[in-house]
Amino acid sequence: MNKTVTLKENRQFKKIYSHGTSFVNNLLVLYIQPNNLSINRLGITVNKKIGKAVVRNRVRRLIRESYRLKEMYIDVGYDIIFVSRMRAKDANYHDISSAMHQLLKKAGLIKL
RNA sequence: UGAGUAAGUCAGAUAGUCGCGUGUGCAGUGCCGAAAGGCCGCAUACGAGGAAAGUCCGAGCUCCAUAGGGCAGGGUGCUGGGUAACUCCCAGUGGAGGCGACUCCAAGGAAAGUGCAACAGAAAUAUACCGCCUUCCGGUAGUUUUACUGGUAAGGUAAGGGUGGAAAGGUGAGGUAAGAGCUCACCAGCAGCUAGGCGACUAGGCUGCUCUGUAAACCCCACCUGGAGCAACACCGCAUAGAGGAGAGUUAAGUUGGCCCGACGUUCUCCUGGGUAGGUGGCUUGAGCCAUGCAGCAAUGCAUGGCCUAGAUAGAUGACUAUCGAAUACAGAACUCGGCUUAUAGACUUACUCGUAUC
RNA sequence: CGGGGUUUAGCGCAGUUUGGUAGCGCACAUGGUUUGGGACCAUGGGGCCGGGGGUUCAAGUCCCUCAACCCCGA
Repeated sequence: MNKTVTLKENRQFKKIYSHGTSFVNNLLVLYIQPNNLSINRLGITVNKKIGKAVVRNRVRRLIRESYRLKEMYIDVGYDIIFVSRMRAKDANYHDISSAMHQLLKKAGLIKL
């Protein structure tokens, strides 16, 4: 299994925010845009308003872990960004995982 | 057994499955590359805190002139010691609080000078508004002495009055026309002398004195103090910019935190040769940690032995399951140390104080 | 990560240097003017000066500490 490739630069994020498609539920926001590559690239945004460094780290790790366990089922060729919403600061792993699954299903990137 | 004081420790553990970062080792006629090397794979070791936080102090390190001189500015402020240094720590002194164990204190100088003290009050650092008293000038009664009473009059007086945070040492007695440290007794404070202590300071006696508060107002005294910060800085690197070196010239602009000096230097000629993005170093062996012994009341120092314990660069510690009585607080390294301050569920250890009960 | 700044009436800002009465504009309320409204004129209300502690007789102002917000540096 290949390592997860991440989006790093601010202008890549801005481009996907303005040109991509978005899906929302109560914990997360999902932006996707086709990238014409044979892999998926992941971006994670956790706003400073959500809490201090410990809270932000935890939310980011939960998102990353959820994505890692779903990555093999997701269609390839997309840039994917997850943005955490305020309520995610109290969520546990199961909440994040099911919220992510719901959004990916809505976007049509995942089967079953 | 209850209430409390001080000092200190821990900050979930264990097992399993999956996953991440760094180091080390191994392997493949695998991929990229001219090569060095990098990527992918497997194994293994290690992998956030007591505050990593706030950035309030002090240092190391780097650059600015080899970090220079004067002034201004800033900091500290009982004494002695500790430390690389400190606005830190230890031991004392004085003051405040507590029955006590003990805790807290920016705690030099107001008797060098200046400023300020609103409102109120007669008056705010020197004062006479009311009052008290004397004299003078009147009025009434009276033979005079005298008694009562009045004044755009002259003085004395800080006892009494109300104001204020503060009214000129306090209380009592003597004294006086009325009063006043004017005198005396006791008390309080200040200065000098004496004795003890390295010192802050303490003690009693003698002599002199009675002075408002404010220095987290200016200031005085003593000591310290150049600026910026790892996004510092150094190196690699593709082009014309620019930069560096040597020489000449000048003090008009600029840099060196402010001003003056001093220094550098914009300008011209010659020589070398290259900015941004990006990459590498700085980056973890250090005033380090642990144990024992010695010196010291202690902070701490010295000696011996042992150990290596995150180093990322969009930023690594997470998820699930089971067991343990509950696993739940505050919270995430970013150049590195020493402190301070602030946040913090719960558990535990030691010493001590006050009370209750029993012997 | 490192520097720096701001916080005062519903909103935008003075006042902090040199401590003593907290002010300006817009907005708000009432009255006048107008046939009515706007504009204009007059009057008035509204503040524990971001939180806590200290110095002082007295703190928005001086000192310490905590918080929130904003700006700058590759």
